[in-house]
Amino acid sequence: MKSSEAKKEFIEAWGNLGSSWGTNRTMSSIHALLMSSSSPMSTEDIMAELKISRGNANMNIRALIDWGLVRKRHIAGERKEYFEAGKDIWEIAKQISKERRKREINPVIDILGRLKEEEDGSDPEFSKLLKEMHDFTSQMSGLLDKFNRNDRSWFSRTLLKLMK
Amino acid sequence: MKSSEAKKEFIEAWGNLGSSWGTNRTMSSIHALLMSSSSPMSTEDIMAELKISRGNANMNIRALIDWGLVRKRHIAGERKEYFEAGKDIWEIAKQISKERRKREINPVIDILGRLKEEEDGSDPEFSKLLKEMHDFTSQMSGLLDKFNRNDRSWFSRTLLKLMK
DNA sequence: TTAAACTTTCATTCTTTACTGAAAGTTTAG
DNA sequence: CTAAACTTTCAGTAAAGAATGAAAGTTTAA
Repeated sequence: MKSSEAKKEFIEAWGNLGSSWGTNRTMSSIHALLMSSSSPMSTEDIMAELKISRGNANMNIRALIDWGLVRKRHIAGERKEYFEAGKDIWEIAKQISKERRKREINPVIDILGRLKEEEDGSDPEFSKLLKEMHDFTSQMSGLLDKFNRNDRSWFSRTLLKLMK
Repeated sequence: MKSSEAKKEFIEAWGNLGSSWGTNRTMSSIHALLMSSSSPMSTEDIMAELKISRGNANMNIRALIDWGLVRKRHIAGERKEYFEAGKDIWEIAKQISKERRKREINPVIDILGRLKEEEDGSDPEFSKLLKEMHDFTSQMSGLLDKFNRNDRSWFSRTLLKLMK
């Protein structure tokens, strides 16, 4: 199979994962496209490759920049903006986990914490559930944070420790 | 705040998390409702509490059963079916991670593996990306699997090891 | 066996989310 | 300055996803 075909499939698979995982399909497709491209691409390039409109391309490129997954690249002598995705899978994973934690997980933890404080305890079973949920999600969030603050070699060592 | 109010907020928060995380809002809301209920509930109870239609309630209850998060309970002398959610946060997390791994992560890993095998290597940078992605996602999936096969105390010990 | 009680299905409708493309805005070369 | 090159916005539209409710199906008590 040619690389170019493999790239198409990769883009599709990554797009599917995005759409079944809460971030939209086009955003993930553009990300996959940029990851698999050997050089930075312009908005026009992306539009042509994925057959999407200018507005759609622009919005999702912005979103990717906002998520810290893509950055602008100015190319000497060119007026157009070019975009490039980081290719270090470790950095990508860190970035995604960081953003999702910030955007979706932490708000829920905050609500659980508040409810735990404020509710009157008239249903002890429910109080217990709230406490357990809050403790568990906080712990998980902490774990992700740890993961974010460390580097790849820490992670490898940790994996080793875990697996035995 | 009364427990009943806290439950409402809990249901809403859990529903939001579901909808921003790829599984639909109603399914997560029903799950939260059942988790916070001190006794099993019938379809009618759920319809009334969440103000949803019979069809919607039925479909999402089925889905929760399919995910292994809810089970039927027959109540002596009653003809109606009642439903109950497990309340052990550890079991819930295991179940969710197990299902998502099966439904969404493993298929992507399979595609990455296949592409890695089949592509012709004409773009070495892309081959490297594929390999790294496949290795990384496999490793993560393995970690989740480990998490699934072990019990709570293993997890606590692991957390301790990690945090130091 | 049958009719009431209950559950499931699914075509239709509604809601949400994503996409388009033209117009407005911005930057830069000359 | 100003016009060409490029980027951003956003109202309108399209597509996807979720919900409804009535009808069909199933179970059970008597």
